[in-house]
Amino acid sequence: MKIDTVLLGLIKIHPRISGYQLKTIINESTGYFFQAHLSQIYPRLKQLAEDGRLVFEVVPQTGKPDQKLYTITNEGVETLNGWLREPYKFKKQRGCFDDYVLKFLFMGHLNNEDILRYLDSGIAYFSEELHTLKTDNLGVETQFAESASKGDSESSVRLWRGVMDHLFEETELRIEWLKKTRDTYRV
Amino acid sequence: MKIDTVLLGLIKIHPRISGYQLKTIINESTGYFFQAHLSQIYPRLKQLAEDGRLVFEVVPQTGKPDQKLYTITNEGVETLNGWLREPYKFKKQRGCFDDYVLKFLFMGHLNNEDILRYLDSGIAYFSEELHTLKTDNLGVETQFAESASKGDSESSVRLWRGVMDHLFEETELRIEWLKKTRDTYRV
DNA sequence: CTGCACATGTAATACGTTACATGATTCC
DNA sequence: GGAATCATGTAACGTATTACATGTGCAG
Repeated sequence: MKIDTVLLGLIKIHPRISGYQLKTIINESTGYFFQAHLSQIYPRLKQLAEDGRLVFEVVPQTGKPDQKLYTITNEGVETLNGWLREPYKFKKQRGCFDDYVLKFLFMGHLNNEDILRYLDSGIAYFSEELHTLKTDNLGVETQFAESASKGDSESSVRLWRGVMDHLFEETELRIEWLKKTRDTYRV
Repeated sequence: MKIDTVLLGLIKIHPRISGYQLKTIINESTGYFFQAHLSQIYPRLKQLAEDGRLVFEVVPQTGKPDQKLYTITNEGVETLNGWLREPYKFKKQRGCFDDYVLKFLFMGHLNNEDILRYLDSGIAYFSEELHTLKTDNLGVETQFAESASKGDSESSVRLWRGVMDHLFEETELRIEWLKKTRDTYRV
């Protein structure tokens, strides 16, 4: 589950953290890639603690509920690393790159080989995808050709073409970035 | 609801279409931005027809369930246009740009002024966001500074910085594309 | 004196995914 | 013989969002 990975990953980086603080950090950092509500965070932290992947100290507060400061256990780190090391399952969807990058954000403590393997898988996948995307691009016209409402079709085709062209450029930029990043990890 | 907009939008472009065909088209075109399962599409089409936004003809088939070919009604077009014309509510999240572009894809039949207004709102928002993103960027170090696990911190900061730098470039590319597109619609 | 930040949580609802149900035809 | 495509749908499950519940302290 995505939320579990994010929670374990963030608690690994920020030990002794409360659910409330986690929410703030998620908003400010990870938030751009992933967001979660407190009503979702609290039950997950509880469960992860029950499963032995987190422990918490209770800090008494005045006028508000006691704080629970969570820290990751060795078991938790093992679970996290297991997730980080298993190959990313790419999907033919836009959000895929963001998820891929999100996972990457938590790899700080892994060794160079693991990171290189991860980056290489991304370069391979997105290069392939760019190729299929450019090939299948003819499909846009095919689709609109069958359409009965010809008037709309012309302007729609123009619009879709423009979007597609931007997708190519964005994908190219992403691949370049991955390659550049890989070079900085080269052994 | 997102799925309703996509269904109405696609049926407007492709009149007399079945749920099954819609699924195929969603996979091949919109699919990159938005995907839906048949189990989600069928009930929505049923509901949209009950609400008078769609009508359907039943085409008898042999050996398989009868086809239902849906077409959008005037009421449906009005609903769709209402959605398309109401200002896009930008969220401070990555997926936001994709949703924004998805909506743009269905604007083929709107007039230049509507499209220009939409593009301008995007240019304004993403330019502003790029600025805050670059400013808040200092936050990355602040966050890691408080961290107790110093060893991980260094490599994490390096990694996060790299990701942030890419985000800047990607956002810049997006703004450029929006501006370029706007120019082609300029009156 | 209204609203926000702090701090935890549960409950209800909406939405998305997987599995189930049926069955002919075609391609490997 | 098995998998994929066509064609519709329901049921169960998992995840995400909104609303509810409680209560202090501080700033505008």
